[in-house]
Amino acid sequence: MSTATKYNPQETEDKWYSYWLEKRFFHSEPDEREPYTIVIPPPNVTGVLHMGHMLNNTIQDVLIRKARMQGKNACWVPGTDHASIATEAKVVAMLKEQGINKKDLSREEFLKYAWEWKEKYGGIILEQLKKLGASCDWDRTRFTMEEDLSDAVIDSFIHLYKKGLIYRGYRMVNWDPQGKTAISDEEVIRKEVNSKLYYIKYFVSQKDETAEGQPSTINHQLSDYVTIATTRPETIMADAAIFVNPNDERFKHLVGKKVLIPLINREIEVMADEYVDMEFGTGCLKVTPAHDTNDYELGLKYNLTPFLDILDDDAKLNEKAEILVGEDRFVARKKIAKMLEEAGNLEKVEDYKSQVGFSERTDAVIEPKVSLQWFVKMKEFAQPALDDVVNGEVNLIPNKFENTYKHWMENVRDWNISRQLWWGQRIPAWYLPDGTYVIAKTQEEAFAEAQNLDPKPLNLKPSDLKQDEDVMDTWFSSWLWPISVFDGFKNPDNKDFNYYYPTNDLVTAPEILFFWVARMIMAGREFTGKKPFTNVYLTGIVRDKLGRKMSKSLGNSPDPIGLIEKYGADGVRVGMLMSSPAGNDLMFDEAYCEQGRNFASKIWNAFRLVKGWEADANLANPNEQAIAWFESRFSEALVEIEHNFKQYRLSEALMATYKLVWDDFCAWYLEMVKPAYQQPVDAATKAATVNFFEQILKLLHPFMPFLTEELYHDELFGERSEMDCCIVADYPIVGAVNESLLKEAELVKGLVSEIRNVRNTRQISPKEALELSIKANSDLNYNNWLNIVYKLANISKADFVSDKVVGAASFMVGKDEFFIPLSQNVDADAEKERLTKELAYLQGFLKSVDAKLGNERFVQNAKPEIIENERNKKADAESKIAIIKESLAAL
RNA sequence: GGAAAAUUAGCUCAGCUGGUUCAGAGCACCUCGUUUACACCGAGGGGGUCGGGGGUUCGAAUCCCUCAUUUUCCA
Repeated sequence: MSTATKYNPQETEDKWYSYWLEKRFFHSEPDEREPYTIVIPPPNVTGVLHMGHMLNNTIQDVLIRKARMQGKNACWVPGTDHASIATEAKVVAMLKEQGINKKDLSREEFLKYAWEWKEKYGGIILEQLKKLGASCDWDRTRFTMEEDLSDAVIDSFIHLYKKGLIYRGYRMVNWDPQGKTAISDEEVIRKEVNSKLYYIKYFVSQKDETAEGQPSTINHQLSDYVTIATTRPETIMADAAIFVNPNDERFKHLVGKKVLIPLINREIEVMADEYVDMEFGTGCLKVTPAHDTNDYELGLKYNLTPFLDILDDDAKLNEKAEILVGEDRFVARKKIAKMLEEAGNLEKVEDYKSQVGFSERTDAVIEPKVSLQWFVKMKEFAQPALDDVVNGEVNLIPNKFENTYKHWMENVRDWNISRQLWWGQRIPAWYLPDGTYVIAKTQEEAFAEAQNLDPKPLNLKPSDLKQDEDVMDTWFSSWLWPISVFDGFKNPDNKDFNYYYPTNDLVTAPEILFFWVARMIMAGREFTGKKPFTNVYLTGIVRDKLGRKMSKSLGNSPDPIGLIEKYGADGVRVGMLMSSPAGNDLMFDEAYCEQGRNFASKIWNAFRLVKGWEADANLANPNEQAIAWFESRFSEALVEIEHNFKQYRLSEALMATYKLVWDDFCAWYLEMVKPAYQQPVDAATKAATVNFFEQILKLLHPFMPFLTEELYHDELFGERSEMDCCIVADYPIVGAVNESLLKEAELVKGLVSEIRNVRNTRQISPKEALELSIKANSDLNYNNWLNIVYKLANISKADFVSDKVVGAASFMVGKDEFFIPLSQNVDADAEKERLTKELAYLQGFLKSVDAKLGNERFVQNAKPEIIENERNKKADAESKIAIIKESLAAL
């Protein structure tokens, strides 16, 4: 082992990762042990490792490593997700660079390029995870588009269709004009944007005006035209009606009349419906059923015609618009505003903030569009998935997410699973020439299925059947992930599936609680009758230290691999976990990684100290007290750490470990037992210390796998067989905790601190030995601890006294008084001031305790142990006050 | 516009069903120190009327109401 004063991660990380792989420690096969299973949230094949992955996978690795050390059969299944939209966009972009246009390719040709791309770049992120130390069972790596998983997707589509849970229908969908596909409601991100509200006049059609007489009370101005307010003037050509509220007196006379759409002068009717908000805008609403979700509903309700879709798939106006044909919707908006103004139809334009939907994948503004798509009925799925969470079958951690989960499940809408893309599992619907369809896996099966149609199609050849061009939403494959990675569809009774499923923990981001987590629970219930996992640990979003989301455009995201190179994987893991309570966003700051690196260095140096000890078998052990104390302290800390783990408070488990190692072990224990410079240590102390160190390495391993594995193999611990590794070492178990010993030690530590404080405030060098007089008022036996006090506080001599020592520095620890004679004079005034202050505090404290005890209602209502406690506090305070008063008198 | 959660030291957060000297931790900060594992260090120290205001109670950071601010989810 190197004697460098700093731990060098580069020298150990690759070495141990390869060793673990070589010895197959990550690999799991079903056996008689209890399984502990995690399936990875499959990252996109397009992705590169970002800070969110770092956090997410660090947590999974900590959980899986700990379970492994605790004797469970730990299995962490890795894999990737084919990410239809993102991958297709990448491939299209790549082809464009090569001068190839997607439109010129056949589906098969395109898919060939896509697979090539996937083979080349799709594994990058998994390779990066290895740098972090992720102990996934790489033999089990799966991909959502590989054959078995694709079969599962197709089969489950067919299964659900047959159950009547999938249907095809015209619906308003969220159209992404850039990705040229529909996306689900959940993939639309609403943002507030500054837009404008255009007030447009629609004149009443002249023939209408003359056809009917007007009651005299009507304002003539209004009878000439109506003004509507809209943010989307470019869609007026698709208007089907104007709506007003039936209770709105201003417009009652207009209901039933016809008005003209500006510029194109098409007639539409003024109609009435309660839906219209009289307060909003002008109280008149233009209804454009093909281009607005709410308008679509109104369109259906009143069967409005014509039903004009004036936008192409890339959101340019088409010939149905009559004007501005071929213009992009945003260009058209600007142009039409001008045209309306020139035509005298534009009343005014106001600034307006509105909520606009953006595509999660392409960031394009979503265009509501009516189209024929496949949907999954969600109502039937939602109930069991809701029950699982409400009943605690599935725990959300932290449980504050239950509310939002519940709300979503109770208001769930049908899931649009059609995507107008090629990269993904193709919808197994086959269309006959007449437009009817059958659902089947292959053309042959579809043909057979078609024979059952009523009426039976005549003269149908298999080749007449055309498969749906669309693929399924990627989430329609990821919702099967915990089942399909164990081949639970193809072979539901297989050994792996029976053993590993349901899995234990899932670690993911709250953003995909509905996209993914809820749907996995639904799929689990539907296809296996079981929940897919028990605990869902929801991590926060990694933000920068200013609280901003990390994003490429801001450039505020550090490069994770760069961080690992700078601070070591262990340092970064510690840094990530340090401030990431479950569900809380984490304000990432490199300083946390620095702290992690420093911690690694501290452990490294503590190790160098112990390793340097010469053991002398002839020496007696002077450190029994210290050893007994640390043994108890270790167990006490372990109880706390286990408790934190049980509640998935990983950052607190880490902090408790950190303090145990740094404060208790390094700062106190090692200082208590370490021999004088270049002196040998007794064999018993060395053995006990080496044992403690090994326990500490095991405790640290889930957090800091590389450093601990490196040290674990040092000769200090003797010979190790090739399979004897920290990664599979037995996790420490809780031993006896001697409470009174721990309590005494705290007092002794207090005593040492006080002595150091005496030095510090008086500028006395630590090298100058001091003498100590003890006036023990408690029954603590200081004799047991004197060796430790001598050593830690540089005391040359201690004696017990029954009277106060005059002219010495003095202080109290608990009830006991201590005196340190000093060569320099004690500043009596300062001493007096200090004591007076303390006396005042104690008297105030006593007063409040007395007030409680003097209150009859307190004595009647409070629990007996609380009252007893108050009595103790009173007695304590009284005796301290007496001692201080004596001291003051003596001054 | 509707719903939920949060607000504790400069920063990031603990603080369980109200009651030990309960106001805590880590980092940051200040003073001192190159002592023989470690300056990526050691010793010591200073920081908060627990967002504001009411209320319940013998007793409130903790329970209730209200206001403010922030965040998230939904429309």
